[in-house]
Amino acid sequence: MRPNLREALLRNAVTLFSRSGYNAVSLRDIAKASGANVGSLTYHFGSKAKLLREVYERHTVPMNARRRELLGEALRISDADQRLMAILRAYVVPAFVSSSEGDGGGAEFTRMRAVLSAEGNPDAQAIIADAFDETSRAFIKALADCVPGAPLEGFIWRSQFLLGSLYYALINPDRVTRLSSGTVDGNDREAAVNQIVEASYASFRSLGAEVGQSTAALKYATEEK
Amino acid sequence: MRPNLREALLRNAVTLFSRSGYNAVSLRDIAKASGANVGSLTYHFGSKAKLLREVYERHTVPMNARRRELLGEALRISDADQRLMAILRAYVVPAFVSSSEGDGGGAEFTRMRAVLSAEGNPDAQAIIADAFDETSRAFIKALADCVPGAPLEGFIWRSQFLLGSLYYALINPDRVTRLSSGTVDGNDREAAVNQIVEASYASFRSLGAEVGQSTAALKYATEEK
DNA sequence: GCCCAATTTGTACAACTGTACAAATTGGGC
DNA sequence: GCCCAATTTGTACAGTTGTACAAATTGGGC
Repeated sequence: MRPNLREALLRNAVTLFSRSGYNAVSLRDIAKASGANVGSLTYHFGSKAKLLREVYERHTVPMNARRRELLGEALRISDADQRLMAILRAYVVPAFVSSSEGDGGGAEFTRMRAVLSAEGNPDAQAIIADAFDETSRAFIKALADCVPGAPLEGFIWRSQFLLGSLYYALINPDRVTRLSSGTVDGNDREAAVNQIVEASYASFRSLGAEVGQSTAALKYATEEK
Repeated sequence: MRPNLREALLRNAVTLFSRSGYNAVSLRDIAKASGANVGSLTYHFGSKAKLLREVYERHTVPMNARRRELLGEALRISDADQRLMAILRAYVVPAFVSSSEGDGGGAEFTRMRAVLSAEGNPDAQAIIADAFDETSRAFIKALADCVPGAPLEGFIWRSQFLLGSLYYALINPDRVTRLSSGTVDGNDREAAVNQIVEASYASFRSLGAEVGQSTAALKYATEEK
């Protein structure tokens, strides 16, 4: 009996899946990375799809719990703009930071989610939908309350962009480094979190200013259809 | 001799790759979709990697050409805000709209790029870096000129988020439909383009208001509305 | 020390992969 | 009508995949 082979297998699965996707990683790759045999995977998890499901559930629960916890704190802020900012941080931070000490880390799992959602793996897609939409809805509602009177459609789309930004920052951090000729470190996750939060803060907040000054450019956009 | 089997193979390759990624699609899948034999693929392209490269080059050139064309038009706008908006459209629109009539369509190719970049395929990664960074740099420079005095770092990150938003909107449009309980159609690409442009317009424009404060909320708190 | 269930290993299997290449087919130029 | 190069097909190959299952190993309870 190994110390806890099962845990090691799960950890290495996240790492490898997040690096190369679901299809490109074989059960033998995971076994080899864990210093174990292929059979141990079928023994512990039954199938590759069930392994994936187990990985998901292992990280999903604490991450969403943390998000809701931080969301609760954020909702106690009375100032709408500061609350908006806090809500955004409550959504983004748990995706980048390790949720429970010692696991693979939130960023690695989030990156895995990003890769799997792109791959269009049917198993993953179903699990994502089940596990995350409820939380996303709660956040959208909270965000919408910060900018009263704005159309819901804008919040839905911007929450989509927020997730896409988050995913791509984890998938392709080197592009940031490359584009800046090394000036900016794309792998600096603290900077990434701050930039994402600030950028989406501006995009959400602008939903409220639909009828005001400097709408000239906005008009330009909607006219040109 | 077939009408133009070669073209059909390329078209179907984009479609299938964009749907399930590079690894999950076999040459036999592509051949079958084209009503042809596996051997025709090795004959025309030599290998799977070379096929991918050919697909890339086929779409990359006209898409970037279109982007630069629209960028040139945008740069003739004197008003900084309207120019900012036009530059963003010049970047986003060619990614969604078919570049040359009759090909697979810009959105399908862009979606393929998104999936491949997530999969971390080495071939694709190299091609992306070669082909797109130069154009991206030109856009970042143009954007930065619209918001003078703002730190370059912010433009780099926001261009990353713009690309991530764009990708994710194409990868997972159904999430938008689902989150809105069917009210918003995530597959409405015209709406997606407008939303992306408006959201990133706000995020880029907000860079100008920065005066060294760490968070926008703090800045807002100390400002007068 | 022995037992027995839990675990781990080893191996076999059919299906599928990308690639290679000989054979068959095609169709325009003469 | 025939030729010949271009194209398409068919098939074979070695390697990898997920899964199944018998055999070997482990280690705590007695």
